[in-house]
Amino acid sequence: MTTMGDVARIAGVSASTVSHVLNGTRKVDTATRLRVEAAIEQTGYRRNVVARALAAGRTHTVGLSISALTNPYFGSLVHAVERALSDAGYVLIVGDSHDDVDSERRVTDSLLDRQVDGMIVAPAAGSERVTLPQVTRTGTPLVLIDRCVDIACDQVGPENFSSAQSLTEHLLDLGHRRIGVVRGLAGISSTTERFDGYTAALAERGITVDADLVVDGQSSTDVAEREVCELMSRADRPTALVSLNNAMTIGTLKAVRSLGLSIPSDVALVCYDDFEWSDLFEPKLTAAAQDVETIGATAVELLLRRIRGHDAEPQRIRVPTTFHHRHSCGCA
Amino acid sequence: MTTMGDVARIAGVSASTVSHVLNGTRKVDTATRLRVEAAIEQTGYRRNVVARALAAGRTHTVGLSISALTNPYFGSLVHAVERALSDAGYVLIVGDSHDDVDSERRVTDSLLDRQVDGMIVAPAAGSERVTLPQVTRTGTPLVLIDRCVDIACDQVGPENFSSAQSLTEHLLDLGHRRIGVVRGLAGISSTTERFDGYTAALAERGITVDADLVVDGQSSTDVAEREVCELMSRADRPTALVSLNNAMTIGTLKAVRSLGLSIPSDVALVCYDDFEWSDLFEPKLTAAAQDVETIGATAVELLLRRIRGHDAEPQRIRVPTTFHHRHSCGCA
DNA sequence: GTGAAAGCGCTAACAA
DNA sequence: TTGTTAGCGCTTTCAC
Repeated sequence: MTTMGDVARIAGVSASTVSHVLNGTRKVDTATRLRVEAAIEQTGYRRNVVARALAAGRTHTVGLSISALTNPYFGSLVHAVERALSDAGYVLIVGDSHDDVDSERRVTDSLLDRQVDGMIVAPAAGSERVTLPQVTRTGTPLVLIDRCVDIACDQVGPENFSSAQSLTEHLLDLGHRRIGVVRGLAGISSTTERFDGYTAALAERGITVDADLVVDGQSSTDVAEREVCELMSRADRPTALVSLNNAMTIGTLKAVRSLGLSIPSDVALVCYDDFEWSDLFEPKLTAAAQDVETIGATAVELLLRRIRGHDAEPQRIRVPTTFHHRHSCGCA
Repeated sequence: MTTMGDVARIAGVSASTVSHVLNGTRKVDTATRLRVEAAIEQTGYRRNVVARALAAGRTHTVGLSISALTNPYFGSLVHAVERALSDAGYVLIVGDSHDDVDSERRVTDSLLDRQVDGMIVAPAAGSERVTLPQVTRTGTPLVLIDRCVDIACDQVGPENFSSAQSLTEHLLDLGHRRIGVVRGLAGISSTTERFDGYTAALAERGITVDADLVVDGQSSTDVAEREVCELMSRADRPTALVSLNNAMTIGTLKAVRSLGLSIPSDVALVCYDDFEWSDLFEPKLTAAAQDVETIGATAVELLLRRIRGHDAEPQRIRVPTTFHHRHSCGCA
């Protein structure tokens, strides 16, 4: 492989001049610059980014720790993050945390070992005790995504509370009083916040949460299907359901279908998270859609700012959701 | 940050001993090893992978060039690849090619600059003229994924031809004779092969392809929707449709729905690619499902073998699809 | 405007 | 069994 030294020799200059031409880091005589450029062209030289990173102390690399790339939501998030980074000349390294602190710790360690310039983490439950302190100790800029945690760093996620609240209120407005809820994975903020939104909506109308109407779907399609099946098999089943994320919505739909119930006549349904096929489904799903693009782009923006040395109070940004009013709620 | 030198000093040994303890590359007296390990423990030392890569000439990094991370299919593929790599101690760098050779070239260049040990590419149309030669010239091990190309390197993708053929035959068996097809992006092998499967099925029954029944969905939901809408608005519209990938299936469904037609009574439908929600949809979709896990794992396996110096005839592996017989085809 | 030279932190001969 | 040393290919001071 051609090295910078080779290019320098061919152009009859020193390696440092080649470096400066490449980086534009100091004035170079036009004639010499041309010679260097010709030598680069001729040899097809490309600089070795690893050596560059070692010498310069910056890798132009950002790590992302996330779970369940299979979930289209996270897939889109990765996509959004990748695009924003690549626009800024950075490259993305992904690791899957499987929503488990130990894997997460392994992923972030590996990212730190690779000297990433910054890190974006969708924290697993327990992350604030294990992974995140470890990351901040190294001084690596860190932005949390999707879920928030009680720790001082930039965080960006969807609006959870008021979105879940609105979804629930909508059912209340339609006259429902026994509203079931499918709750997500314990220990992550989005679960808590969305559930709190549900609770708050009920409270406004003087209804207290009936524990029998709360099922734990653990953010999983299969678990949600099983739990909803059980819930909806009971004689005193709810007249409406709020599903608090996309995977669980699929499980909920499967359960309802397998019981032979129909939506919305037997049970009304509103969902946190939208699908590309939401309005293909019969009935079309009423849902709160996250703005994944904005979440990803914002996270990258905050991170790059930190990488560039910006030093200010950490921010917590909530990106609003969009309410898609369709038919599964039982409206005309 | 602690370096290997610091650890060595604390343990009272040389840096090379520390290196060998870490890598297990030569025998070290138990007592010294213990001292080194203690020093590592005490300092929380982690080795700088960038320096290691520069010195050793291997980065333990694999690059992936892929398009449309948004598509759940590719999301799952990335996931499968990431998992297999991480099991082998490698790390994944992703780049989005946007299914465009120029972006693809930029992505692969950037990956090569980062000295990836190997590369997995889902080639864009035209890749064999631009990107791939560039990669092979560097000697970097390369595996093609999802789409095949006429070039000598390992390739792994789904079974396209016979799967599309079976889907089409199924419609023929049900008595359909005017069968429309929604074809994917031009210039990529999966499109050609799937379309050839459709053609072959018709040919077997002595039917020649009617160009009026072929629409180009360009592997895009929106384009497919528009084109299918047009096709199905015609008086002599087909009685059945074959959609050749997941994105176009969604477009097809939207079009059919917007025209007020029902499946399968007005038009039967079979699809290449399955969805997690395929059997939630009414009618449940008859589809050929790819085995993304196996595709990803196989690609990684082939690549690692090359990285380890395996030198044999390039292989082309086709992973079979699974036929999910449901109701959109019009069967009971 | 340009070059020499000292690292960046590690690996891997080579020596002992 | 262990240490010494010469790089890996680049950036960046410092001196000219």
